[in-house]
Amino acid sequence: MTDVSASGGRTPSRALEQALVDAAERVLVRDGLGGLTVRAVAAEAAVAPMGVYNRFGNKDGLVAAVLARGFEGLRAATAAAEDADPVDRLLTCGRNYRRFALDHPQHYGAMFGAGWAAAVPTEELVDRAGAAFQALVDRVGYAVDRGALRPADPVDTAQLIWSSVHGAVSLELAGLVKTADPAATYEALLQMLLDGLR
Amino acid sequence: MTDVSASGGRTPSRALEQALVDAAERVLVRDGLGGLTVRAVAAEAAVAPMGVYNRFGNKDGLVAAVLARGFEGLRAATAAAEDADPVDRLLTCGRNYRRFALDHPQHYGAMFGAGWAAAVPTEELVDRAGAAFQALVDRVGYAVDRGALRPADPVDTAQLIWSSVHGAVSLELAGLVKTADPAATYEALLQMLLDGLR
DNA sequence: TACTTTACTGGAACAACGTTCTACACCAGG
DNA sequence: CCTGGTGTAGAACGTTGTTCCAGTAAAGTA
Repeated sequence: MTDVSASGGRTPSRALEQALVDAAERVLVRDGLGGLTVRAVAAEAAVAPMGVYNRFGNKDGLVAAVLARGFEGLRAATAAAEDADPVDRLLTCGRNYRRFALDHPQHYGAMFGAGWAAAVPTEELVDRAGAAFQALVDRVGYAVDRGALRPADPVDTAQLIWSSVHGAVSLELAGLVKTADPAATYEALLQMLLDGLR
Repeated sequence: MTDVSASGGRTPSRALEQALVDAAERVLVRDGLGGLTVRAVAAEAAVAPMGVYNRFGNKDGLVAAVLARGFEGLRAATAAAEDADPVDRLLTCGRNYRRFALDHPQHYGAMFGAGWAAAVPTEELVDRAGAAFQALVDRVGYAVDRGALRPADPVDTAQLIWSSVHGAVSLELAGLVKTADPAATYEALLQMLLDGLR
């Protein structure tokens, strides 16, 4: 597919691939998931619509590339928590997660909202999500090793944390947080998680 | 709009409205959110596509009616928890919530997945979601009054529970639960909530 | 340098979608 | 039996994802 070493021919300009994903991200942020059309992205990138099909096969391939970037950003945000204190590290991790979602609401919504009903549950995307999850598992293991969390399977514990954090962020993006101060409610959630998993 | 007592004319057959929503639910369950088209629903109901626009204005109005039913089902499932013991009542509540989501995955996905990026954040739907949430608030209040949960604002506490439960169900529907036994992981989540909110 | 292979462009075309328009059928009141 | 508003059936418009086709330009090989 993307085998550049094929005999002869032109180098499949990787620059265009990048330009298309860049353009798709701009369109996604500007016009939302509904405005993310092949023609709009091609126009944004100043490229013929056919370029999308040459590079990504179809529209799903393009949005998969965008979502892959999103998951990488989420993994990076999660892995950026490097405090020495295990509890601080977990708190930073949770706060970075929420900040990423609030800073990239369209990305987050597409990452966890579109995959369900219909499209794009690609193997690669599940792996990308798994990589982000692994960053959390590592931080849970760090805390378990230092006695900050109960000595249970870090995967099980991380799954519980991910569920709660993802749910809180999802409801906040959906405008379904009924409390006065969502930020404070989120902090209370993190504290409750620490209490419940100690 | 739905004023039947309008002078003269034909009875604005409310039966058709019901038939269209029924058909839309069947199509949603059978073909997913992507297959939920105006033409498909009209064909399923053996009605002209224009009927959708006469009854609901546009497609969003129709799916809003479907989602309203979904939220009502979720509220009913939540409110069905009536155990005398406050902890049992909360556990039943949480289990019913998950059962509803797993029994109606397309509904649940559309209810909490589609509203974000683009469509259908209708006032009425937010109210319906609020009604379901209120059933949870009531059960939290019941537990707080009996000392089963810490004496905090029931709305705040219910929001934390809803976040965790919704997140767990969302990830499970998305196929992102990495543990061996999702049901056991969910039970562990409920137990952790009880521990963290005691 | 010249040839070949491939990437990319431009535009037309198709099916399906949401939506609107136009004509026809029904049902109450005069 | 008419007449007016309500609802229906179906054609029609614009946009979407996608494919096809012919032409252009660039990169690798000889």
